[in-house]
Amino acid sequence: MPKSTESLSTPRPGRRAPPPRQRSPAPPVEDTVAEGDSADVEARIYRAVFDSVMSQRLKPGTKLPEAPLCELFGVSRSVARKVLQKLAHDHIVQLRPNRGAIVAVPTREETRQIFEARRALEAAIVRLVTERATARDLKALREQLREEHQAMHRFDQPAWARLASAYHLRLAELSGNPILQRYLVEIVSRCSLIVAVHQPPGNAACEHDEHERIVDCIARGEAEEAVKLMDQHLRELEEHLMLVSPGDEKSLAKLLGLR
Amino acid sequence: MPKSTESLSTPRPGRRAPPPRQRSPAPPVEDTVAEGDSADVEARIYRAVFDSVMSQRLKPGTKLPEAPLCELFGVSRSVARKVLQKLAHDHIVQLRPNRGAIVAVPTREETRQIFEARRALEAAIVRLVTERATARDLKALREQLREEHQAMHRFDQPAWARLASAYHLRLAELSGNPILQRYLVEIVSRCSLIVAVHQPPGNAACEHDEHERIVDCIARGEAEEAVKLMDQHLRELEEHLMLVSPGDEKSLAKLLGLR
DNA sequence: TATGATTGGATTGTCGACAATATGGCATAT
DNA sequence: ATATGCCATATTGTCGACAATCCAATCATA
Repeated sequence: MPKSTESLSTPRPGRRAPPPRQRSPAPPVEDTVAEGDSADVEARIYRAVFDSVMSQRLKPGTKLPEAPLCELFGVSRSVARKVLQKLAHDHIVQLRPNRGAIVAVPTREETRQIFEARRALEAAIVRLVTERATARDLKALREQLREEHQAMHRFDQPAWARLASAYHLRLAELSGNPILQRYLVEIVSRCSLIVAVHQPPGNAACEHDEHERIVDCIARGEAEEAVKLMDQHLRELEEHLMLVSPGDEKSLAKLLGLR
Repeated sequence: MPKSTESLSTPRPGRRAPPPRQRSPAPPVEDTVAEGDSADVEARIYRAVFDSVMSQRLKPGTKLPEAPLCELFGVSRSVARKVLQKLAHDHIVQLRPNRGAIVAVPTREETRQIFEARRALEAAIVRLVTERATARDLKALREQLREEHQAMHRFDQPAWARLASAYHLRLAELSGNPILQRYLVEIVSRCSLIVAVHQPPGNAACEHDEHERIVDCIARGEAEEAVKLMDQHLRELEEHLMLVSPGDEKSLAKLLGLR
């Protein structure tokens, strides 16, 4: 065996890409799990972290060292760093100079700003969806809502959390505006981090059938009413989180007024 | 004088940072132009490109090879690439695999999306500003407007373009929401690229005193009226650009329906 | 025993070098 | 003379290695 070079991968080395570095020697054969190009690998790593955040598997503050990422995905530090940069730009992770990356931990003030921005974005999205969504779109949306309901009643909290976000993301998609959609994806992922912070007791916002009522308004073409409902919905969510909040951190640094 | 360390820059290689790589040997003394940390250099490069785009010095489609950037700022390709990644994330440059970076060239469809998103963002921003801006803020804003007017009447088009954008950016700042502000910065910079594309004949949107009228409404606390004016203002701007537009490109790729 | 400095290990930041790809020029054939 | 295929050059993508920094455990000292 080749010294210890990769021996320790991480969980299990299994040997993922020993020296498959050269591109010419083996074009047709795939070393292992690599089924796509390098760009695909980057996307895979990004999605892995992103999905883990959305599923609450990765908690805010969790360290994301480069070495483990490299071994997990069989890539070199260059690509791992590139992905971390992208995640940092999307405010999913926080890059601390010389101290590595951690999953971003939203502060109380950021929470306020995030929800404020979210209300503005979703209001615009709802208006666009009202004038653009087809009957077919709304039908698919309602089906998705059914799944959400089922997950809620089954107390399947992870699935519920994912589907509840999916509803908002689907609306953004139906808006037909990729830019607003991208902004909302960022915002929703940050909200996922927020609930992960303020939810130590495992309390999940109940969320009645507000999602359904909003769809109803959209279907009826009542844009402003839908906007109003969405605004209320988001305000309730924020308020709920703020109440449960452990009063932010007494990080001492803030108590002293510096930083 | 100390060798050629900074000689210069670009046009000629001359040898810029021979071995001034070590950090320890000279902590107090600065090799040359580097006055700050490495992060500052990255910010400098970013700002250089960003400002050039906002000032229409860099036209859409202009190639941004890594080597020139490296020599211009005396950095290695690593940091140049990092900055290009960031610029790409902000949609200011476009990164084409194996083909390098170019200043982004917005398509007609993107233009529509950008302005749609911009109207939504600025509406939200105007509402926030109306309820938060102090008299002092508005006074400073009006002074800035005066400069804008002067530049316009002097036919100083570069300065006028910069100040017109600055007005919108200042509003975003006054909204008190860094997230919305960041989004608007991105949008406005992309709008700058759009006007650079659609403005070969040197035609500048006249822009009456719409900016002033919006401030007036804000000062009077008439949020919805201000929103309405802003919306009109942006629609006029978009329409103006679309009219002047050279009918997009007949890029052949699109004529064939692919891509 | 507690406080402070010091040193060793681990992690990150940066660079140079090599491989792969794209671009432009040149020769050749029709 | 134009078009097609090939080759040389330039540029980008990726990796490995070194230096700098940070973190934690150890040790000295009051």
